[in-house]
Amino acid sequence: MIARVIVDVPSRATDRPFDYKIPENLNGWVEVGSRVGVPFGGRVLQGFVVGLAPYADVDVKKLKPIAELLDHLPPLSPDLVELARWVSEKYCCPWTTALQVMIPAALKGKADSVVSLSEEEECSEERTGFLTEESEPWFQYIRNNGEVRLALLQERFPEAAAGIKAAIRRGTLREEISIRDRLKVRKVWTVFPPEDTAAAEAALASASSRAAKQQEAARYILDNPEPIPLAALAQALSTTTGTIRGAADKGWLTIREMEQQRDPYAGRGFKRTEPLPLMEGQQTVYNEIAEALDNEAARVFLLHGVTGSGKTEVYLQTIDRCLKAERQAIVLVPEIALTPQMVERFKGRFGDSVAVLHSRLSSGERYDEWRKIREGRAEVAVGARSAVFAPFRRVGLIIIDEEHESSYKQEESPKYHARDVAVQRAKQHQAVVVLGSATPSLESFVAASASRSQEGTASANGSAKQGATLLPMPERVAGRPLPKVHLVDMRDELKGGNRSMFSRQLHEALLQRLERGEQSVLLLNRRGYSTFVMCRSCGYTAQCPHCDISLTFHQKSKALRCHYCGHAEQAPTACPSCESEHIRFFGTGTQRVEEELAKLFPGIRVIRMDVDTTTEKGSHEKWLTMFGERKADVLLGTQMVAKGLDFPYVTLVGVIAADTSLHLPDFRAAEKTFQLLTQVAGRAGRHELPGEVIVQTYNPEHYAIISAQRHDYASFAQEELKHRRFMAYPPFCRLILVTLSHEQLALVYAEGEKLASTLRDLARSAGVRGSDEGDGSRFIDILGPVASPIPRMKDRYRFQCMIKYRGNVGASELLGQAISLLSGANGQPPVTMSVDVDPQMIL
DNA sequence: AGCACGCCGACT
DNA sequence: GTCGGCGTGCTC
Repeated sequence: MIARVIVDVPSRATDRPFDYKIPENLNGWVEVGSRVGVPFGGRVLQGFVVGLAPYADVDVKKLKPIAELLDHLPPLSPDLVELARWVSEKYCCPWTTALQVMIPAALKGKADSVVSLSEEEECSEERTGFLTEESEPWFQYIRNNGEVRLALLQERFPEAAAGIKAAIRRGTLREEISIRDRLKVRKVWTVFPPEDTAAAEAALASASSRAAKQQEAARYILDNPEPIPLAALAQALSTTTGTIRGAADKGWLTIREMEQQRDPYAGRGFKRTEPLPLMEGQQTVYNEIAEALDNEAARVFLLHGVTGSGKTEVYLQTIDRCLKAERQAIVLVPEIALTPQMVERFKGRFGDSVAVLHSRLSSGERYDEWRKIREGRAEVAVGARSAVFAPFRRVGLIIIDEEHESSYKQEESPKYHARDVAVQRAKQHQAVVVLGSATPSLESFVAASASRSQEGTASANGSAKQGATLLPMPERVAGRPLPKVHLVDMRDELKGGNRSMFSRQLHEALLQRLERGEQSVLLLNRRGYSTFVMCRSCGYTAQCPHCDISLTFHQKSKALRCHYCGHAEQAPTACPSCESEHIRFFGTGTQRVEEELAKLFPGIRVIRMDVDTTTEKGSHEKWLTMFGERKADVLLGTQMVAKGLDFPYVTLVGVIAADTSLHLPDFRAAEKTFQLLTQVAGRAGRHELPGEVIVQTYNPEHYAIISAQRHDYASFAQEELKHRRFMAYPPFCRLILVTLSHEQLALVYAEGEKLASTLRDLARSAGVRGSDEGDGSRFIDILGPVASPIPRMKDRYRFQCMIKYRGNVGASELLGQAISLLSGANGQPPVTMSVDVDPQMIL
């Protein structure tokens, strides 16, 4: 058999399988999904086996053999390899890039060289003076140490690089290249019972009163023969590791290094919980999902439940049902919501069979959790976006909580959306997808409405064949009312002479909470909030010299920085343009609010959560714990305070400026604003104390804000869909954005023109209509090229083309073909092209 | 991505 | 006459 291998070179020219012979000794071991090291163009690279074929099918003569197999158990299964191919086509990225996101970073092997003296040289040691290298210090070093890593040799003898290279070429040195994982297996000294228990028992019985602590240690391990980490035992017996090593020397116990399975949640002791009785609303929903699970039907459900309607309990019980059928479950949660409380709920119900995957784990921890899944020791994976690729054998259920969250979209290549990948993966496994949200994305909502009603909104989504099923959960579990939301018109405040960022009503409400000892959450909707530098005399603003964007002022370092390229410079004391000293720096939005709070409410205790204060590992949790312990009166933050928090003493939620995100040049601006407001409103009064929400706005008549105030998703969706249809935006069409960038302006524009015309030609010959006739039928329209919203970034000019289409027109394939046609001999187009597929709801 | 092959300028 | 510039082309 020969193996078809995708090598780890992310370029268009190498984005196809290369064939290799499977050496005799690896016969039967190499499978689809295996990770291998292969010789490729004079070096050894990591690759994935994506297919096996009989010898007869290829020209065997020019084949090289696979150099090595990197894992005993293939890290990927054939269905994941297939899914990777789907991702690569859908999102226009190399196959290897898609394969790479499916495995933990620890397995991203790199080639590593080991050199040693070749055999003849070793034998001829006595032939002193024969070789010119012989007197070289590095030669002696290799002779003394045997096999030496080339990297180490270069480090130790940096000036000898040429000599070493020559020796390898001449054959004096033998070089062996292999792939090494970036993996450090953590080893821990561990205490075991002695080799000879009987002898130890006897020795203990007759031992003198000396070495009492050593005897104690020996006694312990004989009575509790479970291996225990050395440090832990020393601590338990309040002695030192040295003492216990003494006992080991006497043969009373054994100490060995053992590989430790990192368990980031070790020692937390999760309390097991039992399924709660479901309320009527929950039961109906559960029954529908359970039926689909039992029938192994690839169905998609949209669980539209208001905050507090008990979605999580439904998740837990459907997972249980899935596990009983010996299929595994994946739960996706937004990165930000993956809090210890969240994990606790799953570990509490399913114990050790839960694997947790998120970005804050170290690469080793992540690898261990992943391996738990791969080796079948876990049946439930809870994690962020990439957990959709959890290497389960039989996936029965994929739950996506808060499905509307934008964090399900990956910003780097492959720019996939976890929701769309989940639907695809579910098709492979005949699995059920459950999308949960209080404020569903309009894509999902429309897809789910299609099955309910025959109204036009639905049929407009061209390729919705059977659609998704809407499962409404309009009731809150304990019957608690949703909090009252007050809108404050900030224009009236201004008219009334209040120029502060706090309205009188919010000021009053905050004061009240302080007096009562209750807590408040303040949200600064920071999107669109600028932190730029401006001269009040001449209007000068500081711009990045490499990007067409304003520089951002950072209070901490007193520096001006560019968000996009990282350029930093000292903040000026006078205006560089007019030399006026009336130059103002605005700190980050939250900092300004914090300062104003301190001014208005002396002694107020504020926790500020934003990018500046939560970058450190664990800081996020730390602040929330502090707030939970009522060590602060106010939790002030951006988006991140809107999600998943649940504190009993929070009775006030204030939104400083609801509209900052409303007028962004983004067709989803209203949707995002509505979602944010609805979510943050749900943070108040979740327990006995009633909650109140104050929303400050300059647009109190905007439907996104009014609907959020009334907790009315349906009317928001109706209004927003009207706009989307009128403007011909998703979900009434689909979008792919191609951004081209290069140092030379003329070249980017020219390539943009070429791309657009190539695409139009391709579409025409594929027989797809070129414009939207408004009748819901399929079309593909290519817009642009036009300058990007940020026309220059990192000294590169940027243009974009937009592909707007509806129905199954193979847009990604056409784009892939077009890029290939524009590509030169190196397989790459002359300018950089980045493809961004707008999140869809592919059914 | 790397690395080789290949065809034109400034050095021994 | 050679060393080396980086433009095309290939890697099983």
